[in-house]
Amino acid sequence: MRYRRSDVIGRTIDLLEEVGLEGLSMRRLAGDLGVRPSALYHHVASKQELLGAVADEVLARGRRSTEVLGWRDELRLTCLELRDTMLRHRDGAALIALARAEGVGGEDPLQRMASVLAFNGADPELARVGASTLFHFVFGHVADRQARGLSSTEVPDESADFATGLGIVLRGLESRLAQHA
Amino acid sequence: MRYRRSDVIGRTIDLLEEVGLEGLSMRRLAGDLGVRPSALYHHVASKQELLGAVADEVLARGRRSTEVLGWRDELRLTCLELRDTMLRHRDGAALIALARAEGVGGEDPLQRMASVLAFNGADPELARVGASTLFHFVFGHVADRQARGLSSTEVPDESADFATGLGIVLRGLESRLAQHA
DNA sequence: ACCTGAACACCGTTCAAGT
DNA sequence: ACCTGAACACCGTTCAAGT
Repeated sequence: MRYRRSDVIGRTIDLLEEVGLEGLSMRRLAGDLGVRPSALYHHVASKQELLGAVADEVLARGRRSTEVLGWRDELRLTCLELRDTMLRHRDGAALIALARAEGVGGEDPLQRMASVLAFNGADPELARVGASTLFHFVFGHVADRQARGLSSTEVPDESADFATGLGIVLRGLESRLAQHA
Repeated sequence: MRYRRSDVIGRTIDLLEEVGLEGLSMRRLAGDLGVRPSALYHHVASKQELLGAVADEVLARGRRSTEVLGWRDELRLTCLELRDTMLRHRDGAALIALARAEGVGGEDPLQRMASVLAFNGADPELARVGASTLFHFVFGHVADRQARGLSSTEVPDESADFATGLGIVLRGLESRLAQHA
């Protein structure tokens, strides 16, 4: 069998579901593809670079079409989308953290949220920090959840807690936007 | 040389500073202590358990005396303390995430923040979720920062961004507390 | 272009045996 | 109680060589 880079990335996403980030090794991945470990280095520079590309792909798959709503709903939707994307994959939050170490992941939702804030009366500084604050809340929430119990099954109270927490941050942003208006 | 468990934990904290979480291996730690790798298993059950104990120790060292302030300043101080604790050690946020997977870390600041909220008119639900929201923001902020650039040197703008983000979350909480008052 | 074979310098962990 | 010695089943990565 002969593979392309996208095959390797795709198979890594599937393997991640089976064995998690900790169990994911280049040798295991190679075995899965029916290939020697060294062959992988024809497609990716290193394991780190591969995981960066995997995170990018995961983020791209989670991307939904932009809808035009009030700033509040638009930010809420972006955060829910980001949470869903991370939750959809085993160790999804840790994966995206790894990608950010690589300088490659998560810029897109951050940019979108900053734009929404800027279009709604936030000065550039508040837009940037507000978007970061939302991102950090979402990331922290999912990372903590996945670090602990079952990663895949949905705990219902958990979604309610997320919605409440998100509401708190949005309420704080509303107050700051009002000051600048 | 003969060691006790606390020696192993202490040396691990120092080694973490030198080589980071990625470079920290049981074999490297054993070599550092001048002992065979297998000797470590007399003191700890596994690497995972060791890292949990290390995170606990780090959290305990970062603990400051409780001051009696308004709820806002008390929460702010707890979050700043938590951030400082995580920032003080290389890969501190990731370390604490690992400990939480072990079910062992971070319960203390979470409890304190929930208590402060409960004493100030939050119902038990809001106290719990409010404390989690603050914790997730702090954790997400530091984890993201450490995953990227230089972990030890303080970037000044970074602290300002943290303070602003924290202010946004606290403002949202104030609004929720007012509703319940 | 994509792969194999073989090697290098590592891992965490177990377990019998020593003192 | 704390340690050594030896082993097991792994890692990521490189590099010459094959097709």
